Amino acid sequence: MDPIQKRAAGRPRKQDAFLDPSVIVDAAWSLVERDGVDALTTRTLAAELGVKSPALYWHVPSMTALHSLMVERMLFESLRNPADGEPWQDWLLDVGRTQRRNFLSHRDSGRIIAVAPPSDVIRNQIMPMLVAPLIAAGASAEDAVAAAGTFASFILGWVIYEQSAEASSYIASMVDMTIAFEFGLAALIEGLAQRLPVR
Amino acid sequence: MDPIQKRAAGRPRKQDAFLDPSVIVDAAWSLVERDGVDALTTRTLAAELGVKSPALYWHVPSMTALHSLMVERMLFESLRNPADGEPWQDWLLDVGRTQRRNFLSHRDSGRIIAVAPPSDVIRNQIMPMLVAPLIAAGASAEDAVAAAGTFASFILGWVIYEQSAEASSYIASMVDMTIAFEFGLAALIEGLAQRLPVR
DNA sequence: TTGTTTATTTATCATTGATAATTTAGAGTC
DNA sequence: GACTCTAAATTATCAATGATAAATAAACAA
Repeated sequence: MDPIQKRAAGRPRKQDAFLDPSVIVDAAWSLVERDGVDALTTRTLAAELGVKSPALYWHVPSMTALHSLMVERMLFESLRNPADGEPWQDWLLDVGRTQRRNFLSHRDSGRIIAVAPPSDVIRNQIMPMLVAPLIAAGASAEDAVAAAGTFASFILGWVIYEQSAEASSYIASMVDMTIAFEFGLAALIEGLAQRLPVR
Repeated sequence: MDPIQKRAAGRPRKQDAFLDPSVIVDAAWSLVERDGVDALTTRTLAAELGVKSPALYWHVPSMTALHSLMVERMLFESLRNPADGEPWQDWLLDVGRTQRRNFLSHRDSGRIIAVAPPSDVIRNQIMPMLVAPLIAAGASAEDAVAAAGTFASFILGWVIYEQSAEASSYIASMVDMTIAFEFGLAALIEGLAQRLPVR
C-alpha cells in the first residue's frame, strides 16, 4: 500500500528515480495541466520524472493504461458516499457540482475520459459508488444503473464541451456556464426523482 | 453546390481521382465504420480513395479539420426542425432517439466528437437548430442555450460510454442500454419541461 | 564471491501527421 | 496547334511518437 513500503523491494539506480504508478500519474496530470493533453508523450512524461521513456513501461503497460489510471485518480477525488440520512437528490446534486469542478480543474480531462477504457477499478468500485445509494433509497437495480449512467453521461459530455476552447467560448458568449450547468443538473435530478419514486 | 459542377473547374490527373471534401468525409466514415477510428490515418484514408496521402491536404487542411467535417456531416443527418404545432418535448424526444441511433451507427463517433473542435457550421447552423425551437416555444435565450447544452451533453456522454466496448459490456450486463437511454432521456426532458415553463 | 532479481538505460523500429519540391494534365489565349 | 497558367496530384522526406529489444547497474541472497 505505502509506496515507501513498496520501494523496499525495488532497487534504485543511477539517479534513484523512485518510480511508481502513482508517482507517474501525479506527473502525468501536472504535465497535462501545464501543457495540455497533446503534450503528454512518453518522452515528455519521462523527462518530467527525470527519467528516460522506456522506464515508464516497467510500471505502466501502455499509454492507454496510463489514461485509465489518470481517470481513476480523478474519479476517486470527486466521489463520496451520502451522509447518514442525506436525501439522494441532495447527494447527487453535490456530487455533480463537485465532479464538474474537479474535472474542470484537470485540463483536458474530458478528452482523456473519452479515450480511456474503464478499468476494473472503475467498474468494480466507482460505478457501484454511484449506483448503491440509489438502490439503498429503494430504486430497482435497473433504474439505478440507468439513472447513474444518465448522470455520468451528462457530466462527461458537459465537461467535454466546456473544456473545448472553441465550444466554450461560443457557449459562454451567450450564457454563464456555471449557471447553465446548475440549470441542467437541477433539471436532470428533478426528472430522475420523478421516475425514481423513492425517498 | 453540385460536385460535378465543381469538377468542371478542377482537373483530373493520373487515374482521375476526383477528390472533394465531401468524398473524403464519405471515405473517412466508411473506413472508420469498418476498421475503427485508430485505423483512420492519412495513408489508410488516401488508399481508400485510390490516392496518395499528401493529396488529401489539398482539400482538407489537417486531420483535426477532417474530424470536424465528419462531425458536421453526422450532426446534419440527425437533426430536424419541429413540425408545425409539434410540442417541443415531443420533438426533443425524437431528436434524442434519432441522434443516439445515428451516432451509434457511426462507429467511434463519440470519440471523434470529443476531439473535434466545433466548426463554424456547427456553431452557426447546428447549435441554433437546437436552440431556436425552445426560444420559439417561449424560453429565454439563456434557458434555451442551457437546455440545449444539457441535452447535447447527455447524448454525447451516453454515446461515448455506449461505444466503449469495455463500458458498454459492463453496463449492458446489468441493464438493456436502449431501455436505460429511454429512461434517462425521458427524465431529462421532463426535468427541462419543469424548468422551462413553456408550452 | 557469485548469481539473481529489479529497474533503468541506450539503441532502434515502424507508424504517423505534415511539408517541400516536383510533375502532370486540362483550360484559356493567341 | 503551340504556349502558358493553374489546379491537383505525386515522390521524397521530416520530426515526433508509442513501443520493444538488448545491455547494464544496483541491491540482495546464497
